[in-house]
Amino acid sequence: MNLKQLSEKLGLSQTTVSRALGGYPEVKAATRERVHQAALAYNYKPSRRATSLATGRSMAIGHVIPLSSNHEMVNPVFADFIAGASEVYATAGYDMLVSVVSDTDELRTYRDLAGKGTVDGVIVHAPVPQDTRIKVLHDLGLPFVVHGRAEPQAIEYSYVDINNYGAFTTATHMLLDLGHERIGLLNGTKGVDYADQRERAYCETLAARGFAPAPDLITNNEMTEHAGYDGAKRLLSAANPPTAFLASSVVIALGVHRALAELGLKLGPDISVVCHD
Amino acid sequence: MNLKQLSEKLGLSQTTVSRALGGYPEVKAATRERVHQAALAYNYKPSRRATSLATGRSMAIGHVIPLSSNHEMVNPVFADFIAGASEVYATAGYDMLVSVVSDTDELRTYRDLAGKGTVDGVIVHAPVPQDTRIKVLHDLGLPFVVHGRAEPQAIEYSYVDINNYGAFTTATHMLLDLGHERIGLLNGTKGVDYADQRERAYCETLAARGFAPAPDLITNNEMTEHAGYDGAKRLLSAANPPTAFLASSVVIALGVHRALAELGLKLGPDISVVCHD
DNA sequence: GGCGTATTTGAAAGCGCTTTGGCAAGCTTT
DNA sequence: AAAGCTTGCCAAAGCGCTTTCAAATACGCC
Repeated sequence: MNLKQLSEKLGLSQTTVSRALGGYPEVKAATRERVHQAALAYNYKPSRRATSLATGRSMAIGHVIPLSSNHEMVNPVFADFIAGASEVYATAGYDMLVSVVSDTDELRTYRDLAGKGTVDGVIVHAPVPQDTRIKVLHDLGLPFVVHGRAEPQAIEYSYVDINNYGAFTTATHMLLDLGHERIGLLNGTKGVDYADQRERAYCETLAARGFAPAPDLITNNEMTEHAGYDGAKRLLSAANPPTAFLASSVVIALGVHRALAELGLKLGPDISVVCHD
Repeated sequence: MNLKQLSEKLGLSQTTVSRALGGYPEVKAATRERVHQAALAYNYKPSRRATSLATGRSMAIGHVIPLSSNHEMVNPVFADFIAGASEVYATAGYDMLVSVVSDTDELRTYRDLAGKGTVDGVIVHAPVPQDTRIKVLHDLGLPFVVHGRAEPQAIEYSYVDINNYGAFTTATHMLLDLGHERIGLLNGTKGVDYADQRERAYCETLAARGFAPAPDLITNNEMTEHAGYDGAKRLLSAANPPTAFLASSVVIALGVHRALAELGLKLGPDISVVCHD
């Protein structure tokens, strides 16, 4: 059933039916109601293909996920983000287009999406400092929002991010309040914005409370279970080990957990762990 | 740049340009070449919106992911499946539409996709036995492929699945060959096709080799680390514990690993673990 | 009663592509 | 040399909507 057929059934013009369904005001309430009933009865749904062409909007948001950030995809936080985005899109009538690509193909994918007009905008995932994608997208005129931050950038851009600095300031304070003086920070890769923010929060909070941050208590690594295990084990086996850990993700904390078990330490009595996600 | 503009630049009709780019034979080789060059030079890409409307195909495949299978999304295998699908789609000129929905919304989503014609077909994820989605999709006339199996079904359907029976037959043989006589099977939820296939393979192989399958050596649970941990710990603490495990997924095996560490058992010398994924 | 103003509805022109149905020129065939 | 094929190109219709512009009807007021 298409618009023409529906309008013929109703004895109305396509214009009126389209307007009634689109919620435009210049339709008599009774007519609108009649149209809605008929649409429901015949299960009429405007063709997305036609609507897109006519309006020039594709009603879809693209998520281009570089393969290099593969562990991203199995990251629970990432999964939640995708699920949440999908839900929001759905209620707004948008679709979610995802494209996981090898890093070399990423820019080409953006060019394609922009050229073909498959999406109205994209979300930039796993940004790195000075991310070059920003400029490309800006030049392409493809609207985008960065999930995270990509500082520094010559171009202004929109982003959505959590308050990394705030969270780690709070967490550090909390451990200090519990009496811990040697706190290990199991962080993500250096140079990535969120990791840097977190380290800054950690160091500045320690300093503010009169403790000198010990560089040997900080590890930088990928956000994997293994990294957490390694980092915790290394710090705990060193001289003057930490009494608490600040883990940058739940997967890292899992590694810590394993390390503790192996070293015969009890989580809680022997050592405190605060984990962010 | 659209088709009309490009054809004017070239002094050709839209028809010819479209055909040249589409690879149709009734275009002189020289002309085709000229068109391709120009398309490249002006960075012309046919609008997906217009092409879709004209051809009646949307060039997109939908992946509807029920929220209930949320752990699916963080499942590495699932992530790999999505990544692989995306890659294949890309090379075939298709887009991947994903929509993660609450279970109650799933059927409505299918109806929407079919009605609006946003996708040309869908992949059914996380099928359950007698999955009702099959019939709905069939009735909607929306082409679909099931990732896994949904037996029994009145309707014939296409699916893509791994050889669960074969894999677990091989694995069981392997452990028996190593001399293990008591093998624990840490399996997925009972009733789900792959889990049933695996259990059948395990039992039948044991029987074929002259061992009576012990029901107390089989656990059925979700595919989580915790389930693996629980299952392994329970089986190992029982009288006459298994000397080997067959884990239905890598996450389950992680739990086994943790249980072993906690019980002071060494993976390899003390106990064998074969893990499927 | 007639005029101005709202209120409703419609006809038709796009949106940017594909594809059908011709048409003209160049080649064969008889 | 006439008739029939190919070959290479084009004009125009159509995909199913939205939206502009215009028209018809209803209403309020002097």
